[in-house]
Amino acid sequence: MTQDVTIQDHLDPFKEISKKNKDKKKKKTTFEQEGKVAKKKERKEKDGNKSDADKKDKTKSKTKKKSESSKHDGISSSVTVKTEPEDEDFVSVKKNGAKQGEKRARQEEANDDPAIKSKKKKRKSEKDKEQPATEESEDEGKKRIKKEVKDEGDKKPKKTREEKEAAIALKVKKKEEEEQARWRWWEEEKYEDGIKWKFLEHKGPVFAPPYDPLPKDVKFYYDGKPFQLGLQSEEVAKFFASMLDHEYTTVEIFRNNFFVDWRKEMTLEERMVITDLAKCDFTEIYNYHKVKTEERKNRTKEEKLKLKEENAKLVEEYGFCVMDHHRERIGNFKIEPPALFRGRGDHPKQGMLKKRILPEDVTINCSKDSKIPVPPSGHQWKEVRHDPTVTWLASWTENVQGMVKYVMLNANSKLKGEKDWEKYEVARKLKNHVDAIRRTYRDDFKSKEMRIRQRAVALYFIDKLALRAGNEKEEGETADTVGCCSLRVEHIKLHPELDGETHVVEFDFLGKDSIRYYNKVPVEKKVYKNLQLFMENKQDGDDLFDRLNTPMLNKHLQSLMEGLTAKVFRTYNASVTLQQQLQELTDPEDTVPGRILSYNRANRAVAVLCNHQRAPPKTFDQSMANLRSKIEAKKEQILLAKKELKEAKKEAKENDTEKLRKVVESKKKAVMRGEEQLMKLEVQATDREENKQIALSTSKLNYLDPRISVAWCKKWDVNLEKIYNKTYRDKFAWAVHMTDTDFVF
DNA sequence: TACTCAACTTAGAAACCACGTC
DNA sequence: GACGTGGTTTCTAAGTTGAGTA
Repeated sequence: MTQDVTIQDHLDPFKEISKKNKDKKKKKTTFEQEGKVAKKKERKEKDGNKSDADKKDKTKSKTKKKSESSKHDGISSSVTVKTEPEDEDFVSVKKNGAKQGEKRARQEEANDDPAIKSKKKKRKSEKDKEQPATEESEDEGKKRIKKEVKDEGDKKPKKTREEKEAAIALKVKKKEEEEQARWRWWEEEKYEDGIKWKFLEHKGPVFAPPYDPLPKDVKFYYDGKPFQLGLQSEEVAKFFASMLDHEYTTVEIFRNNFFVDWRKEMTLEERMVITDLAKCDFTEIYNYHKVKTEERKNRTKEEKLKLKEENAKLVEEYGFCVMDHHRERIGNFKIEPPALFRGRGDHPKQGMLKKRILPEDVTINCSKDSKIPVPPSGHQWKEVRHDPTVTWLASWTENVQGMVKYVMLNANSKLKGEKDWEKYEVARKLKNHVDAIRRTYRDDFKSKEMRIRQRAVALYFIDKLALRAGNEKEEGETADTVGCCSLRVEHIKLHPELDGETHVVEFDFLGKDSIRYYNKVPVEKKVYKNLQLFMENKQDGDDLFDRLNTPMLNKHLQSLMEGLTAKVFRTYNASVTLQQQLQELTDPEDTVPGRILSYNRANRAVAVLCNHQRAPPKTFDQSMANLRSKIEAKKEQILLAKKELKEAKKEAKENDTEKLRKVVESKKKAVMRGEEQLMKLEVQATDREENKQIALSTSKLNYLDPRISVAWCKKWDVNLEKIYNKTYRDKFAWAVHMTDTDFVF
């Protein structure tokens, strides 16, 4: 329950300064703010001009995503709600993130980890075999044995020992070859500043295949009558038709944008006829698309193999480049095909036509002395450049947002790896400065200058909550999302007291990719007071930090530590959290699977801290339903076991023999076991529910210093493959090779 | 100093694929 | 062999940052 607590001004020394400063600052404020305030006014006016209905619509569509993600807010310790009981130091948030649901963690990580999962399954089936009588009813037992016998008969002929050994040897050989071919760039000297390569040769990007027209019998209908579209407009119609089962095509902005752009592709005659999207019937095109998708899925083994080979050939030819005598994999050598733009959240440009890119749109970057890529016949490149200060191989400008797109190297390349290593080194360096930086911004909470106070509070949030910097965005060009510096008054609520905590800030905003950030955080009193001050005389749509932007913040950070920017705090706090959690959770007595569980729990703590979410899996509801029916079955089983226990007790009372006493004991155990299993299932259900929206991979790939993981694996004798799949091992090869057990972030 | 743009990293969704179960 | 499930890979949108320019 929220209580209104009046803060006694006379007891608050901060208020004194604030009062004094406020008057002084007011004049300055008007001056300094002019630019930003003007913008805000514009926004307000815009908002003001909008009708209430418009506003409602906007809120509705904005909250649509919110309501989806908050469906589970009712569940205690929902993952989207991060609480922090104490504000003593900066560890608390991270600790809390990790400790959310101590009980659930082991179980839940087991759900995440395939190795553990299969082991669990294995353990379970072994257990089942050992104790069928206690685990299942007589009937079930019979069925199971019958099935096992049948399965035994159905089993395919097993591989011989020799075959198995040969397969393993082949795998080992392949691994060794790969290892030998690996460019150990981390053992070489770095190039002078700014130079990325000395020699670069590649074959240019692969273009999207030409449009494959619809068969004659697949018709588009307008106003109930078949209408023959020209190739150009048919292609765009097909983009829309093949998305009919996607939510996008029900969204008004998407439909409108599509229709406007589609009409641009039409002939005059087509444009004269097709004037209303609601009268367009794409069903036949949609069905045709579905059939084609099915056909693709149902290809024979031979067809699949042939395609695989063709693809491998393409990768072999275009998927690699030669950089300084080494063959490096290209990350995205295929040019993005034409499509309808799928902006995320309430993106004002969703549905617009992303046009086909031709060689004439593409700039090539390579060495002067390399074999210059040959454009497809009849075409030419927009430009051929030889710029060794950039990492891209080709680039083009897309038409929807006017942004430059690049062809770049794969994450396992030298260029990416070196940058990654550097990133973690900067974050490690922050470790030595962070105490002083925290002291500085705490001092700045009391600064006479408003802009310094705002900077201090923003930095406090970036450090404590791992918020993104939050650049300013052009209104109407992208979805309305914010980061720290761009927070608006409407995004926070101040609670003097909430759920037994004082000075609580409730955050609720859409961050990158329109992912909702919702968190209730108790903050230091000075932060709270400052926020009150920042919000004074402002309206919902006004900037919370009206005298701060990201360049200003980063400039300040540079003065505190070379190379320091806002995003370094995210890397730093994520890696520190992982290290702390591993230290806390790893039990020397644990088995290897137990240790892996600890690792995954630590990883999860970081994902929660960084607010890495995902859309619930499509099969989520079904798998939850299955789990729930398992729970129901277990409950019934317990009831039955209890009934049997009661009867056994009665019988033993009437006729007290050793045999009957044993029966009672075994029935008791059965009840207890059943209850334990039920509890586990229930915990598992809660876990799955809460894990529904958590994405672990993003932090693993981008925020956690891989050396922490490698060192941990080596120290605790855990196979690295249990933590990192091949992609990760390749990307972090530098860390794998240079890290020993004693590495400390 | 504000603004724009290029270059890069970070991000989730979707497609793909391998494996287990029925 | 069909199907479901979940991990991996691919795709591309959406951020951050720094440099150049007016």
